[in-house]
Amino acid sequence: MQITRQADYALRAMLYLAREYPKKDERAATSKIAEEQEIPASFLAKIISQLSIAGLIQTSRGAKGGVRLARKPEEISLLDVVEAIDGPISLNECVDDPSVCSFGDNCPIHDVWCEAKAQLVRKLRDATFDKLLEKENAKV
Amino acid sequence: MQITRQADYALRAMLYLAREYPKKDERAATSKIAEEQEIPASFLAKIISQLSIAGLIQTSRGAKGGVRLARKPEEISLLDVVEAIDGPISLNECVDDPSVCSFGDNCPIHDVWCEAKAQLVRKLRDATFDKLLEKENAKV
DNA sequence: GTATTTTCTATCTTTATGGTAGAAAATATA
DNA sequence: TATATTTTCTACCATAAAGATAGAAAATAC
Repeated sequence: MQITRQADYALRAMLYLAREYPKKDERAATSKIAEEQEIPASFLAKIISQLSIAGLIQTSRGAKGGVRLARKPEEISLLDVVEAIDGPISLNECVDDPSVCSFGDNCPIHDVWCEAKAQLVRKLRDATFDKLLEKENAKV
Repeated sequence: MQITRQADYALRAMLYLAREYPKKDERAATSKIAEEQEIPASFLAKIISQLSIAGLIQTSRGAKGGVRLARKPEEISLLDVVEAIDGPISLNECVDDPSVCSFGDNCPIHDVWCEAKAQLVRKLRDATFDKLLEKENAKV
């Protein structure tokens, strides 16, 4: 049970953009992000596109174009990014769609998955990019 | 991010066997488990085999053969079953194998995944089958 | 208007999942 | 002991998703 490589790459890219966020008027080139964050350059294009559709970043083409965060780092969490790429974190099919399982509310396992999901989601929602940058700076 | 169907089926099968556990000398037939728990019968064979290798159940062939838990319900948790089928719950590659990521300890995201994993593992380890049966009985 | 820099999208390969059917093994019973 | 029965076990296949790439499309600077 893991997030996809795409989601991991997306997180790296977003972390990079969060660092660059103070430089208000600049946009980062995809190629630059790929190099710095060790992401296959041609693979990052697809990920950038998805993040853009999800409204997490703004993109612009052409010379001087590039990518930047669509909103402040404190308004973006790990959950936002992971769900934008991998879809909802359900842990088990029945959590997000109880109709797939005929046992429904009688199943004691169902409850555990629901609690586990809630707990995980809380953790990831709490991890906003401003907090991550703070931690990073504290380490150095 | 979900467990596989196999893992879900394995949980259902184990829940059934936990209910049957008091009948000390009987063994449940795979076909019976499949029918009761709504699992594709021929698919369950593969899952039973994996659970047996993992030491969670005892199997015996032939007439009067079948399957039963290898130890008490209170000594088996959801974590045991899920990991036996799907492998370790790592949430992200870097959690169980930090060498795959060159950023290592400098990465603030890594820490979040480690905490999230620990939290999830704790939850699943705490959910033993005797507790699940208790809950089930309380509902009826 | 053209060249350059960038995002975007259609396509391919590989891997894993979900599922099946038939072989092999073991026991009860005649 | 032979045979029929009941079961586990294993090799196989089809489908879908993931990972990755190269070339098309778009926008801007000059």
